[in-house]
Amino acid sequence: MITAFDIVSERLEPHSVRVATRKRHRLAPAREAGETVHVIRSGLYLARAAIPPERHQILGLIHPGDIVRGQALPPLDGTEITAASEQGEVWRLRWSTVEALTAQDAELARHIADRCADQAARLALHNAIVAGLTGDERVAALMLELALRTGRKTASGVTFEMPLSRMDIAEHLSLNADTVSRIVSRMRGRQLLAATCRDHLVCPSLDELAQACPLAPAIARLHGTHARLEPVA
Amino acid sequence: MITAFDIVSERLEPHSVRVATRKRHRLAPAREAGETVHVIRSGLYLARAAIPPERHQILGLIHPGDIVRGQALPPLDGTEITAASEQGEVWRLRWSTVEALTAQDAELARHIADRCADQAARLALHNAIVAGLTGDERVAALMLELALRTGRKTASGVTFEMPLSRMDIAEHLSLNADTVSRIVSRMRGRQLLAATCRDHLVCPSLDELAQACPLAPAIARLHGTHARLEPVA
DNA sequence: CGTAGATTTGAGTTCTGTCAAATTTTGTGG
DNA sequence: CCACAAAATTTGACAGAACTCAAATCTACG
Repeated sequence: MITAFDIVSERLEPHSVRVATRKRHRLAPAREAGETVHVIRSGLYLARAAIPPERHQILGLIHPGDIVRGQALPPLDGTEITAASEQGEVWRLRWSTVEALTAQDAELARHIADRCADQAARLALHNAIVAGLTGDERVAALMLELALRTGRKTASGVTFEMPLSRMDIAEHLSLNADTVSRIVSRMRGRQLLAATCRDHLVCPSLDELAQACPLAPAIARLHGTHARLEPVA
Repeated sequence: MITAFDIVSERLEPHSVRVATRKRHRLAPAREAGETVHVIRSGLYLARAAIPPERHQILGLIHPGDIVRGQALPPLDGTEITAASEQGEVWRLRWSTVEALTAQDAELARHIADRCADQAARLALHNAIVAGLTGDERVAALMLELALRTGRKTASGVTFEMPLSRMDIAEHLSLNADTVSRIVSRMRGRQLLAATCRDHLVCPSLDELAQACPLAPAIARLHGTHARLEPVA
C-alpha cells in the first residue's frame, strides 16, 4: 500500500539532507531567512523553548511522518527540536524548496497541507488536555498517545518505549517532575502501567488506560489504533 | 499596499458564502466529508470543544485573517467556532475548492500555507503560555494579545474591546471564572488596566502590561505592533 | 422598576509546587 | 565483573496557588 508518507518521502528525498540523531541531539529550525523544514522519518522528538528566566517548556511531541516548518514554531528564545529517542532520522530541507515542488505537484501539496492540519489538530488537542484535565488524566493521555503510536502487543499487554524523562513529561504536561513521579507511581499501583526495563512500559489494558482519560477517544482518532495493536487474525 | 489578506480575499471571494455573525453565533466546521474552511474577515471568534462530562474548553482565539480548515480542529465532541464579538463576518467554503484553486495559483498557495503556519505557531505559543505561566501572567498575555490586535491609542492609553466573559477567559486560560475575576481586580488595582464602558478596557501602558508577562516579546511578534498603536507622526 | 444573569468577594479545601533527604539507576574506570 | 561517582527518581513534609461553594453586588434588559 502506498501511503501519504511514502509519497511525501519519495518527492522530498532528492532535495533533503539526511540527519541521523541520537538522544538529546538538537536541531535548530530557522524561522525566517532560509526557513527550514524538518521531515521526521523515525524516532520521537520534542519541540522546546525557553521561558525567561531559567525555565523550559515543551511545545509539543513530534512523531514520524510529521513535517515541521520553522514558521510554525513560535518566536520564542531557544526554540529547538531535540531528539528523545535513542536514535532517529530527520530530513532537513528549505521551505522554499518545498514551495517550488508543491507548485508543480498538487498531490504533494495536498499531502503536506493535510499533514500540517493534522499537526495543528494535535496541538489544539494538547491544549485541551493540558488546560482541561487533572494531572492524572494528563499523564494517562500521554501514555495512551505513546502506546498507540509505538506500542506492540505482547503477552502482558501493550509494550511501548518511554523516551521521556520525568522532567520532560513534566514540561510537556505542565506539571512538576516530583508530581509526575507520584502520579506514575499511583498508576503502577492501580495496575494501569508496569515497567519492564528502563525506558519501556507495559500497559496491561489500553481500555482501562483510556478510562482514565476523558479525551481518550480524540487521542485515539488522531494517533490511530495502530495495526500492531490489533489481535493477530 | 496589497497585503496577503487582500490576495487571499480576492481569490476566495467568488467561491465563498458570506456569513454575518452576531455574538454567540455558532459555526459548525466539518472535518471529513465536505471538509469546510472558514476565512475570518472581521470580529473575534473562539474555537471550543466539550470535555465530558459537562465541561467546555476553548481551544484557541481566532482573529481576522485566520483560515480555519475543519481538519485542523481536533476530533472532539461539540467542536465548534463561536463568535465572541457583537458582529463579525466569515467566509465559508469547501476545502476541496481551496485545493483546486491553490493547484492553479502558487501565490495563493503560499499565502495560505504561511497563514496556517502562523496559526500553528500561535497555538504552540498558547500552549507555552497556559503551561508555563502563572494565572496572573496568563491574563496579562491575553490582555496584551487583544490590545495589540484591536487596540486604539487614546488619551488615557490603549483602548480595546474585551468580548470575552470571565467564563470565556477562564476556559481559554485554564483558570476558574472566580480566579479570573480576582486577577483582573488585582490588575486594576495595580493600574495595569482600567475599565471604560462594559466590554472595553484601557491599558495605560502596554510596556507595563508586557512587564507582567514573561512571553510578551513572542506575543508582540505574532500579533504585531499594530500601526494604530504607533504615535502619530 | 424588577428580574435573570454575570461578576465580585470571602472562607475553607484540595491539588500541585517546593525543598530536602533517601533511594535507585546509569555511566565510568579499575 | 565490580566499585564508585554522578545523575535521575522517588518519597515525605510543608507551603502556596487555584478551586469550590456560597453569599453579596452589579448589569442588562424587558
